[in-house]
Parts: sequence; C-alpha cells; structure tokens
Amino acid sequence: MKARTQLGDLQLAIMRVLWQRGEASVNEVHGALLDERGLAPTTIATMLGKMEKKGVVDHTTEGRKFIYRATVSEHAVRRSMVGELTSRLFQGDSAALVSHLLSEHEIDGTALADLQRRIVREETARQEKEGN
Amino acid sequence: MKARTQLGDLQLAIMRVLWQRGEASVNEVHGALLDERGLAPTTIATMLGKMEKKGVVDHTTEGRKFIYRATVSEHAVRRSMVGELTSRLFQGDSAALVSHLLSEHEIDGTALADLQRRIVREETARQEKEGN
DNA sequence: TGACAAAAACTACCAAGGTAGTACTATCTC
DNA sequence: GAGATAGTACTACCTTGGTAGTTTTTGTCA
Repeated sequence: MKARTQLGDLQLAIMRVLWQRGEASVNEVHGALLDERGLAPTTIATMLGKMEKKGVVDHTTEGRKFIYRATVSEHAVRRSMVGELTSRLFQGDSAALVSHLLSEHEIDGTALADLQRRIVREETARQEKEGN
Repeated sequence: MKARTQLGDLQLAIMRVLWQRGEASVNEVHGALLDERGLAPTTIATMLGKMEKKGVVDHTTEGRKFIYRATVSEHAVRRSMVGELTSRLFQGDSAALVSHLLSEHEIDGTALADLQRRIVREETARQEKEGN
C-alpha cells in the first residue's frame, strides 16, 4: 500500500504545523506561518480545503471554526516523497542516492561519523536476524 | 550559484535520453521513449520547447530538423533536486535524509557494506586533507 | 511542377499547487 | 435589533507539467 503522497511546499509547511501541534484552526496555522510566508488567511483556508479533498488532513468543527488534523504521518510523507525522488532520479536505487549525498560533501565530519556507527549497528542487527 | 533546476517526470525521461546520446532530434527522443511511455511525437516536441525556454536544453538545426542537447548535467540536476527535497523535508539536513533511508530498510546488505567502505574512504580522505 | 511527407509552429486543454478577493453567515456587542 | 466581526464558501487567476490535435512550412521525388 504505497500512499504516494506528494505535497507541495506550502502544503508541507502546513503539515508541519499540524504535526507539531496535533491540531490547529485555520487561524492558528495562518499565524504560525505568517512570519515565514506572510500569506492571506484565505490562502491557508483554501489550501487546507484542497488538502482535505486530497485526504491528507481532516477537520472537525468547534463552534464556528474548523479544527484541522493531519491524517498522514510525517514519516509516511517522507517515505513517499523520498521514494518518488529516488525512483525518478536514481532508478529506485536508494544507495545511489546516499552515494550522491556523500560525493556532494553535504554531510559534515561528525554526521559522517554518526552515520558510520549507525551503519555498523544496522549491519549487526541484520546479521543477527539472519543468524537465527 | 544554485541552479535550482526542478524537472518533472517526462522532462527527466527526455533529459536521460539526451544525457545518454549527447544529442538527439525530436524523433529520436520520441523513439527512445516510445516503449516506456507511448506518447505522441508532438508531446515530445512541445515538452522540448518548454524545456528550452526554461534553459535546460538547447538546439541547433540540421537541415530542417532540430537537434537538442542538454545544457545542464545529470549531476547538477540531481544535486538541485535532491537539495530541494532535503530542504523541504529535512530542513536541509542531508544526514537526516540518509538516516531516513537506513531506517526504511531501503538499502540491502551488500549496498550497506559498500556504503560502509565508502564512508570510511571518505573519512580518511577528509582527515588527510585536514592533516596538512 | 505538383503531390507527398516530414518537421516545426501554434493552439488548446487538463490537473495541481499556489494565491487571494468577494460573498455569505453566524455570532457578539451595544 | 443593528451593525461589526470572525469565519467559511465560492470563485477566480496564474504557473507549470503533461498531452496532443491542427496548421503551416518546406524539402523531395516522381
């Protein structure tokens, strides 16, 4: 069941607010994004409407206002978007994507060391699973 | 100078043809993509026109036909598209993207081992550069 | 030279993301 | 109860990617 959820920039920004807060009214989302984007409240409302139609958010009413919640997790969105890019750009070869990142020097020394440890852990974990 | 080149799916497919062949006529591109996509030749032509306007391809004429070439490298496109995704989804933290990939188990055993070696090489290379 | 074919030019249309104005409605306040 | 206010609904417009039909141009061949 691939969710195949691709989200635009504004949509992601809105989702981030929802993920952080659990739920939020149009106004709260608008307030949260005002500084970084300075959009009209109606823009947020319209976008939330489109997103609900698309199934990535949900709402209940509280008095006369809509309270929105995310219906997909950040993890799921990341998975689907990264997956999409990987297949488009690297023929689905995730390792090639990592390789690209390494050769771009986008990962600094400490992060590299962390990664190193992470991989070793991952490898031993897999070997154990394989073992029995 | 970030090129900031975002390409759609068809655009990438076309670029791939151009990258592989160096250059190609509309018809050649169409032929190359026919099996996997089955599009009308005019679709390819239209898309190439849009892409030229956007600056990612270029053409010269040979007789009455247009010969297209890519003006951006595959590497540059990857960099810019991966960079865009990383900033959108991981606040620009490339290591977080790699981490995501690992926890998704999208990378199999041998690829993991390769990666491991690659990172060690990368680390020593950097240490040397640092060293003197 | 006149028909034919190939190629480009032009035009059109759809969907989705993004942006926002205007209209409507319920409620609050005086 | 009337007007202000807050909030949603509706509509509209732009851009980009994707898809393709129709028209025009032009080179070629019989």
